[in-house]
Amino acid sequence: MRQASETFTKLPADKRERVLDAAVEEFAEHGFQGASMNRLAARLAIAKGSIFQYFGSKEGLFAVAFGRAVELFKGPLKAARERAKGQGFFEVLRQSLLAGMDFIEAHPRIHRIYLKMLHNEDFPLRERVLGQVRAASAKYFRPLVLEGIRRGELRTDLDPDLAVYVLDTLLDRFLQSLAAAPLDGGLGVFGAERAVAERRAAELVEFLRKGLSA
Amino acid sequence: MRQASETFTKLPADKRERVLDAAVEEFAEHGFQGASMNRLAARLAIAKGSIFQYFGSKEGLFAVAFGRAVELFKGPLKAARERAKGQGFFEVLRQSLLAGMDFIEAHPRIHRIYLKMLHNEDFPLRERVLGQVRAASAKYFRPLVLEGIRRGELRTDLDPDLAVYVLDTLLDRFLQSLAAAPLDGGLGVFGAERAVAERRAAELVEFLRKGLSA
DNA sequence: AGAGGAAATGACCACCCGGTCATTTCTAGC
DNA sequence: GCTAGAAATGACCGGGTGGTCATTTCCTCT
Repeated sequence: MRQASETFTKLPADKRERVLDAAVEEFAEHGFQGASMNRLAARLAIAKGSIFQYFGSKEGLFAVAFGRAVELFKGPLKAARERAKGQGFFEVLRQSLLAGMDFIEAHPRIHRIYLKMLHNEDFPLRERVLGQVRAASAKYFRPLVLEGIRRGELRTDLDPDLAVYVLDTLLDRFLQSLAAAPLDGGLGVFGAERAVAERRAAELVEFLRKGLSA
Repeated sequence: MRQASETFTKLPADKRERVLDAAVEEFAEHGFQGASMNRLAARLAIAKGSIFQYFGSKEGLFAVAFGRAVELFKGPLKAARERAKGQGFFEVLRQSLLAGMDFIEAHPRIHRIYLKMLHNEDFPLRERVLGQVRAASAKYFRPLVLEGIRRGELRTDLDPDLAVYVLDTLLDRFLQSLAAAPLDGGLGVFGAERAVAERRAAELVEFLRKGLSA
């Protein structure tokens, strides 16, 4: 079941949200395999049978809960792309980092699920979701790079594939550093003030601009 | 129990290895929580009771099996540091990527456990292990960066913290791209010929040298 | 108020888990 | 060949799992 049952869709909106929010939280905390339907039912103080009535199975619940979450991503991404138009490459890049920060500030649990999914093969929809994320990233960064080259902002001998890869990698990893202490790596952004993280983001962009060599 | 019991240490070496290898494989495939002692016993065709005789608990088994694995890391790391002496910064960097590739080629299952550990909080020893990895990375890269600056190879206005962070990040993520298809990100190194990956590694180093800007 | 259908319930199921331990099997020294 | 101690064994335990379904509760319409 990839859709919620009619029973669920007819529920009052606030209850629907309460259920899906709790599900996202359960999956974010424990991963897919570790999430417990019993615990979820207890948290919600509703009968376990109802949850299965709504979603058919644990996988079905995950598909619906995470699917709704992914929708949240689409709006801001498109907005960022619009906002970016006409600005310089590196400024767009910096704002992309800030947009990423906004997203995981607004939806930390969705980001946690994504991170757990990265290296945990037992998540349902894993390939589909990760494929979509990658595709969205490429769709976002590739034109940016190509236009940067065309406009003479970027080196003409730059390999676009490699550039997109590096951008994707650093953005993704920077966001991981915000979310997981072991990945902060001396940058000092995990759990830090927003202003500190913003400064680091700007420094990262400058780094990309200049490279390492003297 | 963080040590194997005397019973285990007295076992013939080949059986000891067979048990620890199978354990590493089980944890690499299923994570900590997902690993099954029953399945492991069945794989090994020995009684489950024996495994608990040897290691006391699932955590104990993990500690011993993964602890041995971590030891494998120390030699090559020191060797890489030695070999690197006196060479230019970027050449050392390139060779570090190759050394990383060698490691995950030789011990893919240990690398997989490390990756699962990154965002899965229920692994025993997680903080300790990830802390050690980070410390080792910093100990490796920081002097390299500082000497690069001193010798005039790197920009003098470079923030060493940021540089170490970026190096650590890109190395780590590059190795992830080799190991997990969804993280390849268009680079084309997942499952590719060694030569392809080596070329990409070299390109990545060049990228770091030059940066993005025209 | 009563009837009919939708929704909620939680006892129950088979299965698997990590862990235990009385018993059996093996091995070494005499 | 016998024996003592070490090692291996697997049936068993309490508990948690995802999932089911007969029953009850609730809501709506006449």
